Amino acid sequence: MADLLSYLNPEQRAAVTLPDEPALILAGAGSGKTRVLTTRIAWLIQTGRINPAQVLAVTFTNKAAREMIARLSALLPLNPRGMWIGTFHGLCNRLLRVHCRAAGLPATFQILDIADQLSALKRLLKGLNLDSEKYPPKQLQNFINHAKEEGLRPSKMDVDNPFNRKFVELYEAYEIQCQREGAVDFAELLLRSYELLAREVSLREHYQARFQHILVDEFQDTNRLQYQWLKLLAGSKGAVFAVGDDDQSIYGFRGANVGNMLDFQREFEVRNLIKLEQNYRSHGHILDAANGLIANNAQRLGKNLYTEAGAGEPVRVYRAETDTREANWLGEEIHALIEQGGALDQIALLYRSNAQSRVFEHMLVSQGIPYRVYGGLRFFERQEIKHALAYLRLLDNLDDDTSFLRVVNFPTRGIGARALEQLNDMARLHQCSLAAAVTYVGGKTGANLIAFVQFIEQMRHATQAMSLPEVVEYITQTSGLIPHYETEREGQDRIENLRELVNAAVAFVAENGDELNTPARSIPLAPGATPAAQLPVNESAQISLTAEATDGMTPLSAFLSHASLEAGDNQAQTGQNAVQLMTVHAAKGLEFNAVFITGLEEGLFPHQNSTNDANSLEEERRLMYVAITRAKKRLYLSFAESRMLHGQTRYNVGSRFIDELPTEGLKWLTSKRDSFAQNSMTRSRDENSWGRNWFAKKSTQEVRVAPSALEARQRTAATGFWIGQAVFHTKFGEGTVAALEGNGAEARAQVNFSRHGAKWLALAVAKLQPIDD
DNA sequence: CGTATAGACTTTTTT
DNA sequence: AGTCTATACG
Repeated sequence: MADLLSYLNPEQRAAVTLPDEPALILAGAGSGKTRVLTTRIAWLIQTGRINPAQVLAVTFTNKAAREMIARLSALLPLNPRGMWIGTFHGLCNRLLRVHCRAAGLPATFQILDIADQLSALKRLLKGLNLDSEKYPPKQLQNFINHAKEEGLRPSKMDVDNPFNRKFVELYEAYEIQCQREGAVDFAELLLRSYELLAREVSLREHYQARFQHILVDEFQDTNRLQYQWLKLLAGSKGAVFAVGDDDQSIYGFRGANVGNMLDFQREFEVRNLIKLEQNYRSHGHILDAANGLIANNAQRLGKNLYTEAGAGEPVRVYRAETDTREANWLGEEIHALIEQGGALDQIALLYRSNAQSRVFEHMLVSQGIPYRVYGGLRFFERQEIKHALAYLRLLDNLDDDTSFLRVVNFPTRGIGARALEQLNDMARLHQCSLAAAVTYVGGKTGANLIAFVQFIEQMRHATQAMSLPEVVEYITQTSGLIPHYETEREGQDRIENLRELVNAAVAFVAENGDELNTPARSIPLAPGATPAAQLPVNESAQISLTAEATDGMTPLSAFLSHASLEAGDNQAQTGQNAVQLMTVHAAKGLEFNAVFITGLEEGLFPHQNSTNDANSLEEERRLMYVAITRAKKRLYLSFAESRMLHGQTRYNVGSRFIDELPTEGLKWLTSKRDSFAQNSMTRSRDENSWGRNWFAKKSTQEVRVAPSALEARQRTAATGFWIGQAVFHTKFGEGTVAALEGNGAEARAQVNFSRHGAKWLALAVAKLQPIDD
């Protein structure tokens, strides 16, 4: 036990060894938050206060959950799978799977991600013949998700104005549709399990008794419903150990409610409040900047970071005339850092919005600096993956209309819009799923539809005895997806991804194999046989003390849940030997030796939309605080006085956030000019179209300019190719390199082929031959 | 049914 | 500017 605590500072130790009562730990950036959380769990177990099965720990991301499990395994010789450690959604899914009947859900319920939800809503509107101009699906989606996050069902909602009433009606219709299809969206996972616990007294008491200790990570990011869920699960005696940092609350825009921290203190009568203020990450000047900035926020619980690492280097500030110059300066600075022996993956370029990455990418390519951009499409969000998953879902649950529609005609089977319209009518008429309605459609169309359902049935039978990876492999082939992509020009990448999906299944089975039943599926349900809505809701739930993450699920169901709940890693990892590019939001929780915070301009950061409202401005400031505290040794701030944005050159002044930093620790690399405080009103030029065009042309031309000898060498070192180079490909013939990205095994080049157009090629795979001329 | 073109949109995003 | 989406056309 002494070992466990010996690496902790007094505050951390105090937090870890708190009595069995509600506690709030205000953990500043870099103060050892995860260490405290994991050590607390280990300490509770090691001192015999609880056994592992009584632990419930909640995080927001799968990555955080994985990290917690990994660190716990290092501290304790036990299997952490028996513990309930996971994301809110993951744990709710687990709860609902175990108690699906009590929750009124079919065992094979499918999880809708935001894209699935949106298409379900579009389908709903279409079916009701409603104008999607008048009722924008996105708006409806927000409305529904908001309502659910407030714990509101349609019956409990205000219908004072006609517009609202329509939305409530649609919300209700959507619920009925989801229930019929056995579909559950993200917010529903939470609300459903909340209602389950609220309604089923014995179930609730069981879990309350079991989870004597509930630990919550990133508490400042919880929304109303998550807070209520915790409160319900904790009951009157539960010791909730909440760790968070109000200064790092940057997800208010998607429902996170910092107010939960105050509510928690009040409603749980928190007597144990501990602040972790010693920072183990950054040097002094960086922390001074962070502290000085965040002191400008009025709504804070109050906290001041300190370090014993010394003042370190000053914070460097750079003013550029244009965004291109800002980027070029970055390039020079990065080269200097590399020469000083800095690792590439320890350099981060941060920006407020994704659109800003373009200029940097352009520069990094032309300078031959390897880089990696985070954000964008993730693995399980790719269309080919979603198609494959849709087939898999149909094996599990033919009533899943979202999946049915997604693949009924992909690859094409002569089932067009008209056929689906008829099918839709029949389904509505008979109150059943699309798959169950195929027999009601007559003629050739009906025959096609029946053939599709039979095709799925056939695949279901064929895969009966297969292992999960075999099923996935079988489906990608037999469904026609891979053959289809083989004929498509750009299909090679997609086929690669489908193969990767098989690998993902292999990995999934390897990780969860012990808890999974084999074969991949149990007895299938006939289409439309048991409408979930008619299942008895009050059936007393079976309680399992050893419920695992995949308990009660077939490997296929578990894998599908996994795919929905974990879209694939998108956060930066070290060891990639490339400069890391990401938004400030994406950088939360990470740290780098050198950090560049770019685009620090009024209107960009803080963002235009946030400058008029005090609360949003404070959130922007917290965002800046998060950005600053990512840096360990060196921090750069930069801004550009003119910037291409949305096809227009915009002129900006430096961000007010620069003015809010203590001047002692700042080192201006340029003259200080045009700051927000000095003359925010005087600068407001407009650009005529002439200037714009000239500017735009110039910057596009730059890409194609032949590289200088020095630059060419750097590029060759990174990828072996340079932009503008003539190349030969055995299949596509002659072409010119138009762009390069990544490095090593991941390096890709965009080549304009004279006969086959532009293509992205992986350099490790495609055998490109340089042509000397 | 697939392709072409016009039109909308552009802060941040996990589950 | 650039990208994705809806719709019209062959």
